[in-house]
Amino acid sequence: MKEEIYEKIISLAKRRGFLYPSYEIYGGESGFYDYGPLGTLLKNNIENKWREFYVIGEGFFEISTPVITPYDVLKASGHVDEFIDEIVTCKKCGASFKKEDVAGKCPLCGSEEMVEGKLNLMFETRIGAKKQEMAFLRPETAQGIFVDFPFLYEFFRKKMPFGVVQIGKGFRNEVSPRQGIIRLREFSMAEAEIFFEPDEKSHERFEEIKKEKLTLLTMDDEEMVMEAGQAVEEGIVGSEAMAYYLVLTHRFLTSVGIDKGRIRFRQHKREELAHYARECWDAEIFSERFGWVECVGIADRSAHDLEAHMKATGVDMRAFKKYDEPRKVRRRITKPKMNLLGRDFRKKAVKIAEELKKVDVDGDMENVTVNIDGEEMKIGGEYFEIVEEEVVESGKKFIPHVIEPSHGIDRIFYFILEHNYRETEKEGERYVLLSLPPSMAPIKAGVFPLVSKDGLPEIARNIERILRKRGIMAFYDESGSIGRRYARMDEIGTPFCITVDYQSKEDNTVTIRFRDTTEQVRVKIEEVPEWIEKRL
RNA sequence: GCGGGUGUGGUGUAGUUUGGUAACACAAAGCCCUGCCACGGCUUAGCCCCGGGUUCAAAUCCCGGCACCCGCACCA
Repeated sequence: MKEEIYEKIISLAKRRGFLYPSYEIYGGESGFYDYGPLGTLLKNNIENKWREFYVIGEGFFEISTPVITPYDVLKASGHVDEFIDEIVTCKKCGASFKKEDVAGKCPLCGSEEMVEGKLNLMFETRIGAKKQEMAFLRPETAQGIFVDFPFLYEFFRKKMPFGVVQIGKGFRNEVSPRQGIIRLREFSMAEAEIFFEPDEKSHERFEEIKKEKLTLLTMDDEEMVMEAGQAVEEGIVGSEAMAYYLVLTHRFLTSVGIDKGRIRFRQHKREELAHYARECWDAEIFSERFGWVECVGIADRSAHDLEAHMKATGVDMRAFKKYDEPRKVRRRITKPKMNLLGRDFRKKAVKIAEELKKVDVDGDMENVTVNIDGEEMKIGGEYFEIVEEEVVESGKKFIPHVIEPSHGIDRIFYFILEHNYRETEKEGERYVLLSLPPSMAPIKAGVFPLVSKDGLPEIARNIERILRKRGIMAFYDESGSIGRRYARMDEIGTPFCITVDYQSKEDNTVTIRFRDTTEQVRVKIEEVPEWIEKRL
């Protein structure tokens, strides 16, 4: 079964409307998948559960920003330069290869005229018909949040820490997308960016989670099961905040139906850290088919992104923290001697003086180099004096640090199917059921008349209607034998089946059957919606 | 991107060696039957990945493309 589990799930997913290969009637396109009717319901359930955790549970706010991202934004963030593969192209025949695969000669035509180039993993596009501004489809949703930081900081009334989330599509033009839905060129991600004061990465709800045990695989390839609190104490996990989001991620994954015995957190080694990350833990999920696969990346991005955007635009991305008490600070500053500067530098004197004031005083300085209109100038010590002064500071400015849990929705989607796929024998036949958590199931209740006559269908249809009115996804079915209808619902993970029988006509009750045990209970029709709501 | 393999109803397969009316099971739709777990009866619809070539004739042979699978490489 191990080898075929993927095939079985993809086959089930296609047959029952969870997933379709995109553009299949045109031969298909590698790296793209469609979510079918049931798949879309399940995916929405995952995303809504994620919102329950991050928006409701954590008090973060969700925003929505464009997929198309101007060149300058991703240049500043480092993606234009860092998000690349090195390639070489043959001048003679035009073929391209990865640089490390080629030893000077073109493998196809033998030509030695090879041009080095870079293949960026981002999809390029253009904005506007005339101007043709260069742009990309975003490789992550995060940048949309970072560039809105000044608005968001204002929105949160300048209180730190705060979190902003986004669920949306990201795009990476993978060189060779294999593994179906595990490696897509267009994929859904749910990202949270939590802004902290630097070095204040404690977490106010750390107490709630510090006893929770996590499986950790550290940078040094040591695997251990450890309480979150201890991991922070021992310096294995860098901050309380990081540990908090590891636990939160673990809770989220198990609540959507990932088997808790098949989750571990693997720390990135230094050389594999993305260009923006200082510490990163991946939540990996074990797959019979693919082994351990990264599904959530939890990265400490430090001040990287805000700093980069501040540098590129000049917009102040700093936050301000007021001290409890204003502090008197003694500091040493340079005090320009204007009379000498004016005498010797004339018109430039004012600018030089401004630059001099910005210089950090470090010991006794004999001279200071300043940059005036692009010109480096060495200003001798005779032009300024160093004085000690006392100033009152009411607070400090800083560029916030960011911790980012980033969830790959499509991978989680697949692993939910894999972890909940159950196969048994029923009278010699293969019998399949999806043991999804009820809250994830695309359809919550099947509603059947035991036989399609004697007024039973009418009663059943009415129950279906009532459930739908209450916002419960229900599905009416009267075709085939009752066993067949149960089987159809089991295969798509429907947790409850409601059957109207002859007794229903007498006492207004129905049976409710449980997917995983096939046990039945009898419930009054009027109580059915509430009965189901309680169990979702 | 390289090497190997595969591509037949919705799904899973047979047929390809040796070119000649494409088969089976399950699933699906309709009607009947039916007092609770896919297993009754009748009926229906639906398939040779795409393009080119060889041939009287191609699912079958050849070439190209695409997709999927395995390995290598790559990627977070």
